[in-house]
Amino acid sequence: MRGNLFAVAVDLVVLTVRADELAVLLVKRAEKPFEGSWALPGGFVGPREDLPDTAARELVELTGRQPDGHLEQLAGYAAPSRDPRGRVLSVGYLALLPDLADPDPVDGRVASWHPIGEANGLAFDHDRIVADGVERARAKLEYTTLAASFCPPEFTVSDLRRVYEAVWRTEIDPRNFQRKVTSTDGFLIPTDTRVTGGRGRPPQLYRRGAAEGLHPPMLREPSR
Amino acid sequence: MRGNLFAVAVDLVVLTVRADELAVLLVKRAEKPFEGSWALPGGFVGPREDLPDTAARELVELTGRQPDGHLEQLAGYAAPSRDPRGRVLSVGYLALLPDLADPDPVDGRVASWHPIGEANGLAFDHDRIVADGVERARAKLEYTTLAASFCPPEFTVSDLRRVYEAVWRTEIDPRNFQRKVTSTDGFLIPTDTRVTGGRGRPPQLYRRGAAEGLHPPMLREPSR
DNA sequence: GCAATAGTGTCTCTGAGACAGTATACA
DNA sequence: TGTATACTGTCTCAGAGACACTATTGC
Repeated sequence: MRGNLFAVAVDLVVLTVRADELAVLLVKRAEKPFEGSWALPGGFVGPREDLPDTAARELVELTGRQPDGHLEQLAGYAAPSRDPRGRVLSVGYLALLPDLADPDPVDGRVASWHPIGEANGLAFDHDRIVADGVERARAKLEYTTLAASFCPPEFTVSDLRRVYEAVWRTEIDPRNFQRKVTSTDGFLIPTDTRVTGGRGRPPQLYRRGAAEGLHPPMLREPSR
Repeated sequence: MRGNLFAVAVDLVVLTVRADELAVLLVKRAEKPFEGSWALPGGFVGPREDLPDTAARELVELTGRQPDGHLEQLAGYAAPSRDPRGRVLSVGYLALLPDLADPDPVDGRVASWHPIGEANGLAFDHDRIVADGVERARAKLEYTTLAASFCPPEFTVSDLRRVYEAVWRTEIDPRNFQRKVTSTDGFLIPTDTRVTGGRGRPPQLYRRGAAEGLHPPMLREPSR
């Protein structure tokens, strides 16, 4: 078999919405190269692992528990000079999670959330991978129900709307949004509960429905 | 640097529309494993190549000329058992081309077009990669102008409609389709020419415009 | 003339966006 | 009481789909 050999890693773009901003989980590198720089969490693919296995394992190590969010592959990155140690192909994975506390350090690695506007100057080509992940997330909110992956198991329509507003950096009319999402079959399942202690009328709590696609889609920009 | 090593290949899902059917370009394998099976054209990533370089090089070798179509990355595939010779990570690339003649054999490899309905039982995990490519193409026709990549430099509205009908396996009303695509800014640029020798009224010829996105999108399934 | 394809006009229905108005909490 | 948030109703406009009609060719 011809072809030279690569080390293969999986790098995770873990996104959440905190304080009405899209945020990405980064680790500080303790070794060369890029010592001291922020980088995407990631690791090499094990001898008997497939890519999704590695991604899921990394995510569990990072968050300390089986996450309820969404995980999908982004793309492969293999520029010859992307890692000074040699040829490394990295497969980016995109994870969408509800807002968690800052994760505990694992193996001495400290991970913390950074608003995507401040996630620049990362190690390797990770700026690019983050940008691809953010763009994928923005696009998928349009035609899927993935926004709910950013929410805890039970959430209000306003919670969901704030996810869209944070990811797209837009303002959405709460009344039209309410009508749209509650009238889309399979998007939201109402529970019997309402949230008390808030400021105004107590909102209804919903769970994720089974629908994955949005027909018709929810558009970021008006059609004209 | 930890991690075991992989050979890295690029496999091409080259699609076109022939005889009103979506077709994929396949090569017959002359060596083990999967000797005699149909497979996606592909090859290993060179020492100084990035993934898009390898994909473009393979496409030029395959078609014998610089193609005017579209080329984008699909995904990485790295199941431990996908290649009996050892660990091989393959990065799928999707190419959309106008209908060409059957390509000449290159390096003794014979490549030929197969309607996607008959492209089963391929070598390795290539069935899966083809399915991913077809689904990507189907989805992208909805919200981009990529359908024109399946057409020659100059084409009619009917040519373009037959692309949509072949890729989606649907029927589209020619009159509504005409209004939709000709009224979308930047999709089609009219030329001065008309096609003669056809059956009915001679159609206008168009070139691809600069627009890449379709707003609003063209939906496969009606909204309700 | 007829059949076939290209292209326009027009109607209806659905859904998005704007926004008035009602419901129900806390201060 | 006022203010904040949740939710409903209604209007208008744009675009999709259905389809009648005109235009221009080959036979």
